[in-house]
Amino acid sequence: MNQKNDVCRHRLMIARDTLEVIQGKWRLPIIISLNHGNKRFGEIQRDITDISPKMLSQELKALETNKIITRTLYDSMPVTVEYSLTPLGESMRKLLDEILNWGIHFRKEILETSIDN
Amino acid sequence: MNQKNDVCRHRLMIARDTLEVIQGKWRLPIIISLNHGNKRFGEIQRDITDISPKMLSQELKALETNKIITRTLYDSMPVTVEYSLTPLGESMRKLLDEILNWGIHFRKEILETSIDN
DNA sequence: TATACTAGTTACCTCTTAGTAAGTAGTTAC
DNA sequence: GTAACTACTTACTAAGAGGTAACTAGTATA
Repeated sequence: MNQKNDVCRHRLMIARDTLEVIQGKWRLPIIISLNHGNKRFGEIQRDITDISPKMLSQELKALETNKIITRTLYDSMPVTVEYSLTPLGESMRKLLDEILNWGIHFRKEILETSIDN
Repeated sequence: MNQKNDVCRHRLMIARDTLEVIQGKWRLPIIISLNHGNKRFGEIQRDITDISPKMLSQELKALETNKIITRTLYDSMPVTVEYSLTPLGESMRKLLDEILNWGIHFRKEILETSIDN
């Protein structure tokens, strides 16, 4: 039974790497938004309606240091900034799909089993 | 461009359902641990070495109310309690796999690209 | 009688996360 | 000159997530 347990503990360690990147209220929403195309600061804000500029700015920086997204400044007037997924960010697509798939499944299950509400 | 944006916003709403269930430091680790077989309180604690009994108890309750896990009490001596995944909890297997897959990919990328450290 | 096992609970404290509101800077249009 | 657009930043505050340590309860063993 010790070998089985080592496999479990190893997986728990790997999961922590992923969790450190996606943990928090806003990181996955930002990644999902950018998964639908490169976007400017204001466009992301309009997708995620209840995020404040402070949190968006802060989380974009965190995702940039984790090499998930890239910031590109365009010298237009007024200045525009475009955010896009890096290849590493794009490699999360399957993970995002599973989050969405399970979310749909979860909602269906919850609605089916609860006659109340 | 409005249709594309509506799809994006809809996905963001679905993602929130999933995030509400898995958000936090300990929920996914607990689910991963139980994905490797039914376990007792103490066994989960031994898998996730740095979780405190308070947090484990608290998060197990949250997962139970979300119908992800089940608590079964055995009237042995001393009393033992077994936690197991519900069908809904088991339906997260694909999602867990993607979290692990991406964690492995992320670690490989980080080690490859950073010559420092 | 004291220790150990099971599975937790409780009180208190700290630290991080997130929210609010206002301000900044550069350019353009009225 | 004033408002509006871009993309933020800053300071202050509130909430809650999580950590620590000690305690509970029931049974069994030395």
